[in-house]
Amino acid sequence: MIKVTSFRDMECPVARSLEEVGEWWSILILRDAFHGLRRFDAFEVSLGMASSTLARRLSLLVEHGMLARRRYSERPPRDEYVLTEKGRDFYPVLLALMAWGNRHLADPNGPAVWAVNRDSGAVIEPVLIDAKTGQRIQLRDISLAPGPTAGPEIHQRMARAAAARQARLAEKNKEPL
Amino acid sequence: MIKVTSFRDMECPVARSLEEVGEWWSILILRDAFHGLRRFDAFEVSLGMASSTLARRLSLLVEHGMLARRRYSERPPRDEYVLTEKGRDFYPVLLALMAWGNRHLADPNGPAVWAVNRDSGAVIEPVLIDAKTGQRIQLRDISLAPGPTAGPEIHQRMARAAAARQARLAEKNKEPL
DNA sequence: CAGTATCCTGTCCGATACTG
DNA sequence: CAGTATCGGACAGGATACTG
Repeated sequence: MIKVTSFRDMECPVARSLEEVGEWWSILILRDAFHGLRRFDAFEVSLGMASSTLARRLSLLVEHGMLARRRYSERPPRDEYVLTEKGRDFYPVLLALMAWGNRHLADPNGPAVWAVNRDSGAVIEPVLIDAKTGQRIQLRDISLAPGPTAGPEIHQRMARAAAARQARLAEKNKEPL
Repeated sequence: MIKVTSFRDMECPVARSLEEVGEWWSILILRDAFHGLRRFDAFEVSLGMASSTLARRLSLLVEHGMLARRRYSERPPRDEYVLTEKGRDFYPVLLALMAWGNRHLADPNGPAVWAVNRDSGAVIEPVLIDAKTGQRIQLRDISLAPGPTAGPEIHQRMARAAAARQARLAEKNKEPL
């Protein structure tokens, strides 16, 4: 992420999440961590990236609490990088991203990777539902709303979005069909 | 995305998705598009970014088929940017990202934005389930597996991941508890 | 092996100026 | 209004060399 503008001070949770993750490489590191990788050289081989870059990304992920550094050998001193709760909780994003890629970017003959049930081996098709109601989340059924800590930035964004939708409605009424 | 290494040629759907999206700004543009924004100046005001940068990001999104350019006025010629099916289908990623941010990055007093049911206004808590079985997707219940078009890159990744997990198991057996 | 230190390059982005 | 053209700066990432 180029730091000319930081997303950190934005109120929007999407922007803050992006800032927290850091860069694209970080997401692939997390992917490998979900695969079970923990050691520096394992990441290095898997990702094929420069070791200096890997060290930087790993440190950032640790700093942001997505990974924890854990010593697994005293002599010589050796650390491994394990997912924290916060890091583990990121997997829905990874799965959603993978599912989208498989739907829109994959080879016509099918994806190169997919998620399967660990026991049965059955292919999993991830979709979002609302935990409260159990209903599938359809784009047309939801909207975004200010939460309890919404400040002026959010309220302005909502107002502008509403205005844009309103303008389209007015446009349609003027010239029906 | 810095083009020193491109993720395009990677087989992994996560990597390809990242490459397709382009840069962080693109995700925020998509967020605003979901809000209903369509016009250049609306995006510009909302995102507070340089118009030159916005034009570049918008063009890339159009090029990648996430947005479509549509003429809405002939004289003077004016275009708007609307989500395509592929772009609309990206919303689970946005929602997952927002939900994660709200769980881990938000103010203790609650989020600044959340998704609500359009009719009832009830707050939505997005979770992933498997469309096939209806079961909630828990991290421990799933694993990644090569799909029909997996090439050597994927198979190697799987093998390395398995080896890493195997090594940890062996370690534990040597020194139980 | 598990990194750190340093230098270099590419490019994303912002600022500014300009056009129909 | 809806962009395009051009410029300069900041930083991610690569390469290489080095350390315990």
